[in-house]
Amino acid sequence: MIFTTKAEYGVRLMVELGRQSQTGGGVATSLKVIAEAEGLPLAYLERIVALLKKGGLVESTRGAHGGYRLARPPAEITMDDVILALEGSVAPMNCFVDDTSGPSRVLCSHEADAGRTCATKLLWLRVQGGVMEKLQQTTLAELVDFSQRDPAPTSALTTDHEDLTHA
Amino acid sequence: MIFTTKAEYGVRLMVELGRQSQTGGGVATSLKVIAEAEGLPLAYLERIVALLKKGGLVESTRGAHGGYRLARPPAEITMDDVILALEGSVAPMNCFVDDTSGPSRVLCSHEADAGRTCATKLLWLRVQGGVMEKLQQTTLAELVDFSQRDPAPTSALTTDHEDLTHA
DNA sequence: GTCATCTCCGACCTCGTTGGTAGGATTGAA
DNA sequence: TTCAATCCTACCAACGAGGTCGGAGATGAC
Repeated sequence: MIFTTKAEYGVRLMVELGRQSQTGGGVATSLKVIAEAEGLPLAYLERIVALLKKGGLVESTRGAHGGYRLARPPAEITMDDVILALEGSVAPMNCFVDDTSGPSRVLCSHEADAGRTCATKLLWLRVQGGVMEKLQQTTLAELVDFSQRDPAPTSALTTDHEDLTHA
Repeated sequence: MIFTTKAEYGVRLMVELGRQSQTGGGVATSLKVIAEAEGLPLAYLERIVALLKKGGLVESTRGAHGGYRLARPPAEITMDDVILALEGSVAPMNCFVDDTSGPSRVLCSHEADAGRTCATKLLWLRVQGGVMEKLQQTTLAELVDFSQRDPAPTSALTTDHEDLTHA
């Protein structure tokens, strides 16, 4: 398993905010509304949205009639920002330490083992690249649009993904 | 984190067997030798290699002077087989159930929620595709070769991956 | 001004998995 | 028969995931 429920809930929260941003006209949406709409635990969502705020992806208004709204338009939000804010990193292996400064430099704890090059590093590097690529290519606007399309006919359960994976 | 130490240790074990297959000429390598070479706990390796055997990737000989060897030449072993045998699946999210028969059909538990299409499904689908793609494109032979190349100059720690990620 | 409704924050808890150990049974070459 | 190896099952500690609880601070409506 790659992602935890933090990513799942967080992305769904962002999609919900993106949907509101179309119709609401800058009005903040309370977590309570989102929690009920998505069937998610409110207290847990609070902690998740805090991560998104720290990542600069959402803005908040406190007090009555407060809530959250997107900090940028959905088309300008790519999913690598969202996932990074939620999960902290997308390291395939714990020997991957990404110091957040600089362009994704990668260390491997096995490096010092022998005089040999750590072979698995090559593999994890490629995998991470594959993941980041897909995340960067997907915008929030896309997901919002997708969530509003055809209301999932039951046949969609068995269909074979059509062109969806062509990120 | 995507993979556990099962994947890390398992891949390193496979690389070690691949290296032996070049020089050993069909002779089995004992786990003890590998455990010492890689600095891994022997008892734990036993459980990991059992997964590889069940996956048909290695063959074993019991008794004195027994051990393990690759079931196929390294060039014919792709990493998706290895990772699948070790980790069971590469699902980005626990709502991804891959019934192992058929070409990676994917279900999403949120589907029945409302009449709406599960937006996150689209994202996880793309990510999984990105991972599987890289795994399928990488052969064991490649990793073995990589592990035998230049003995990791210290500058390799800070270098920016050159063409390594071009799987 | 007080009340309802929000965001915010930290402590706490429970459960499953990960990573590993212990101990033995079985096999087969020398 | 003895030693070295695979095999197999049970056990265990630690950790993170996922979530709850209770409150403290902000703020608009009445």
